[in-house]
Amino acid sequence: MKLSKLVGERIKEVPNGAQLKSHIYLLRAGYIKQVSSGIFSLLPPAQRVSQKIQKIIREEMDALGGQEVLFPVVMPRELWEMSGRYDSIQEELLRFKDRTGHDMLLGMTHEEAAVHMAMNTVKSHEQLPCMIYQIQTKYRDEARPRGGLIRVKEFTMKDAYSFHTSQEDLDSYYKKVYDAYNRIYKRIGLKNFISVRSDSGIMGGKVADEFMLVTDSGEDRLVICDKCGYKANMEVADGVRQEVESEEQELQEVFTGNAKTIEEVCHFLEIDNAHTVKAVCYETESGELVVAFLRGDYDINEKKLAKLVKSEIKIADTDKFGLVAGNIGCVNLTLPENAFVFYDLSIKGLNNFVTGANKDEYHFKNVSASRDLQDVKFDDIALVKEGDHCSVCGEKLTLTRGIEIGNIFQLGTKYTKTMGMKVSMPDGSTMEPIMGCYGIGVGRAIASVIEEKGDEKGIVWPMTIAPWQVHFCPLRLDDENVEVISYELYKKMLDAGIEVLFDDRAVSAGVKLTDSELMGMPIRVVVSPKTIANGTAEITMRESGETYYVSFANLINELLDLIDDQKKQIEE
RNA sequence: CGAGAUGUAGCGCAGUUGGUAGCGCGCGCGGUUCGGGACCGUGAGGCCGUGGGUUCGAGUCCCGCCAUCUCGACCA
Repeated sequence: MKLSKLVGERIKEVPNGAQLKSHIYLLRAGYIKQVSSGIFSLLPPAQRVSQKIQKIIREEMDALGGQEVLFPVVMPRELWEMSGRYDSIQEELLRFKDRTGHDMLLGMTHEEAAVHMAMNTVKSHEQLPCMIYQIQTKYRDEARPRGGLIRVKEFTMKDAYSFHTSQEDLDSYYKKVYDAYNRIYKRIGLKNFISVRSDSGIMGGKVADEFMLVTDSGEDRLVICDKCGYKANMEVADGVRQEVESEEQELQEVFTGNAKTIEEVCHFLEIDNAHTVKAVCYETESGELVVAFLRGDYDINEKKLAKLVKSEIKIADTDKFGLVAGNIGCVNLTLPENAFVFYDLSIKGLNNFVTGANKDEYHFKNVSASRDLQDVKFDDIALVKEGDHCSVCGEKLTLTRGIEIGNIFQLGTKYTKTMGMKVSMPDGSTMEPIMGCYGIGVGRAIASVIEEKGDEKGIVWPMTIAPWQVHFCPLRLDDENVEVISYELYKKMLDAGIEVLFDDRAVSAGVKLTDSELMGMPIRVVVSPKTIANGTAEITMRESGETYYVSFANLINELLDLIDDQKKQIEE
């Protein structure tokens, strides 16, 4: 490819609003162009990267026995009503009417379409296990896209769905997919990625793992134990609370005036927030009150609470339930019937804490859990915080951040049951197959590689997914020797099957060299009057910066070796 | 969806108390340079986001709307 003809431009300034490294470089190096919030076009180099990543994904999915299919982007309302998701999903699902007035939607995930394809097609246990997958555009009407390709509305995704006749079969297949995912990320050149236990959300099912690129710019919070290897998304992470020691004292009611929040009460009584117990109030979908108590230095984990309540929850209007906002406490609390009360493990064994007196302007002091909260069950409803210990091995936990680059779920029978998919079994009975589903966002993978490997000069592509393997920069193309030799070398590279980006522009050396670094090809080849005088070409490795000279006669073989070595190094 | 900010040339930005629209980069042409974003000359390129209002006159002041970005909520 000749750079003079390549669609897209390299720009010097950091585009307005771009903050993430990957976003900045993708824009500056001419890989993407924004069309609307969260909607991008991929320019030729980015499309080449995307296709290389897709090829790796296909190889791994095919190796698992996966069969590539294509589901529709647009689906009718009825299909999603079968699973119940037409109603349970809110604005993120983009709905519209076709010309006949029929309700349609844009696919944001394809469980329904997968079951639709498999039901009455896959009919016997003899056809199982089977896995179908596609690589296709998804649309999710995100409330807030951000970070270039990291969080978008429209994106290319590989999604796979497997069907099984037993949990054991799903378990073993799930493990194989898990291993394949590790290989995929490794092959696209990522190193700093991990898998964490995660929440299965409304996908249903129990077991779920997320693959995360560990980076400070990530939007997910992760909890990691460096000793035993425990890794979990903050949403589901367990931790052992930090203990607060204190001798039991006599219960008192104290005036606290207008002090309502934990900060205000702590300031008023001159105590630490670890010596308080706060209440957080929610309402279930059916309107029942949920009161959660936890120590003042911990925050509520709404996902854990929702799981205990077995309902979606939203912040409650305390007045509606006759509660005194700011003075709600776990002693002498009168609640409506049907109300749920939960106590976090951080309160267990806690002495001498302050909690609301359930009347305006008063709090209780010196409350003791063992004395004043008898017959109370303690649950895990708090977010892990810095300094907590691992619930598996007791080591101090590390909190970090990550970008979700893939996820795998055990779906169970949620979709096969609701949609009525059945297969016949050896004994003549029928069963609803157990499903697994497995996703990878391609665009996010592109951005993740840049996040991990990009340096102060620009993108650094791994050889396996670089849009071109070699960036060829002849300097002084106006020099007749350089021109003749450069075009000769270019042709030889093409003939040898090397993917080469040829900078045939009549621009200064500085422009060519900085552009090559910004665009990130793994190998740069420079020829100039200087190197030609020695009969050599200069090779520079983008990642290491290593530079050396090779004779023209050896250049092609040297490049082929380098390409091969680098691929092998990544894929091992 | 809550909070904050920004919309002026392809990109980055300036535009004073309201008085006919500017700079840098990029792009075209001519020339001199040329191994780390060269220089000179010369061109092209704007419904100042949008609708209304105030005014003799609005990029500038007022109101509405739209778009985009950032933080948060949400994120199947």
